[in-house]
Amino acid sequence: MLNTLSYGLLGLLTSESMSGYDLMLRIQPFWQAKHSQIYPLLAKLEKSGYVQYERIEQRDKPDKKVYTITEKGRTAVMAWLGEPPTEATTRDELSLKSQCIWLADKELVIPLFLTRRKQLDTKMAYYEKLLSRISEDEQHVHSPKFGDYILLNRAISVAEAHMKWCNWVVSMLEQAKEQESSQ
Amino acid sequence: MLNTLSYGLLGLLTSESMSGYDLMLRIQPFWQAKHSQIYPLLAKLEKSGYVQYERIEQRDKPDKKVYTITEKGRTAVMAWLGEPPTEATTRDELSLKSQCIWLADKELVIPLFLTRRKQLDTKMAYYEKLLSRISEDEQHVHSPKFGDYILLNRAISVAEAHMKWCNWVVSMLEQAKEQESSQ
DNA sequence: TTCTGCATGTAAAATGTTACATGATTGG
DNA sequence: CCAATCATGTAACATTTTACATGCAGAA
Repeated sequence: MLNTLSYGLLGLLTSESMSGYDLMLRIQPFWQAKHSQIYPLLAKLEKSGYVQYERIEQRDKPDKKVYTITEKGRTAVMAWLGEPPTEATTRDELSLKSQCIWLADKELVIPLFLTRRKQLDTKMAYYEKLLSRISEDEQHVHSPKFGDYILLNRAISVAEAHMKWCNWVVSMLEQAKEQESSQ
Repeated sequence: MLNTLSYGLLGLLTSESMSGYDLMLRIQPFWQAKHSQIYPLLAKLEKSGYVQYERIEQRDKPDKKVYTITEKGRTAVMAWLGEPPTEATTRDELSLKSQCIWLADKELVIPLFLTRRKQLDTKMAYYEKLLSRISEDEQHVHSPKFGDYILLNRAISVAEAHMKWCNWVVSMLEQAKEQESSQ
């Protein structure tokens, strides 16, 4: 039994062989993991026979190891895929900060939500960019891009919900600020 | 400098003194942490003077330690609150599984999204229940319940977005399944 | 009578982050 | 010239999870 990140990496390799660096970039939006976690994991997966790699020499760029999933790897992914998904976990500092905004100056807390709005803007632009790269004939169930297609759609609509919420909170805080200053 | 969870616990203690057990229950929906992480952290916070505790003996129930934030704790929370929030991180096994549904049987993958739907149903019911406990006059910016009020609203609308997405994906998968069986 | 909730704690293992380490190329 | 991108790796540290440990009361 492997850990979730390992299965995630194997899952990505089912559609395309790629380097650890590429895997890092592709898994980032859906599972935050640094290269320092991914490289040792790939080495372990290689030793256990879930993947193989080929060293590719490049001009102008450093050499890379291109990983390919093995039959054993594919079997393992399929077994994992059949099991029910565990619940998602989210860790958001802003939610902890929200718990104590009631006793702080509105001037201090409004910027928190403005910062978050900017973060969401950046993310959404990134998601939209990735989504625009998926052509219409790649948007069907049997396309290897189908996963990206549905996940980017989810990411965008969830980000929109967060954005609306930020605006709602900011409007409440600004109303309170006005009332404070008029007294 | 403390870690995020520590600030979160202190933040909750700004509105009300409570036990480690209560803190665990109250922080769970927004920051997943087990008691085995919280108890040692509270002990550390107590040693460093951010909180104090009083042992309360109870009939029918085990004794408990009721923690109260100190002036030092309150100062620390306020300093932390002023800093911009770091970005939220989400880890969802279903998003990794989504990446490789293209090569699996639809029969195998549809249940993944049905399971997720059930998980969302349970969560939403829980959020609604908590939200219903917040009276209208506790829904304003200066109420200690304001944090809960806005966070529960966010949790519900985000869960709704996830639910819609699940339905969308399921409908696509079922359409594909029908086409498969008609061939 | 067995399970759940209340209530606290420790120890070990797994997972994740930050920092150290190297080095070429391209764009601003 | 400085920063970013590509590309891989290790070591130390911090965080989180799982398992071990106890024990009473009330509900099913």
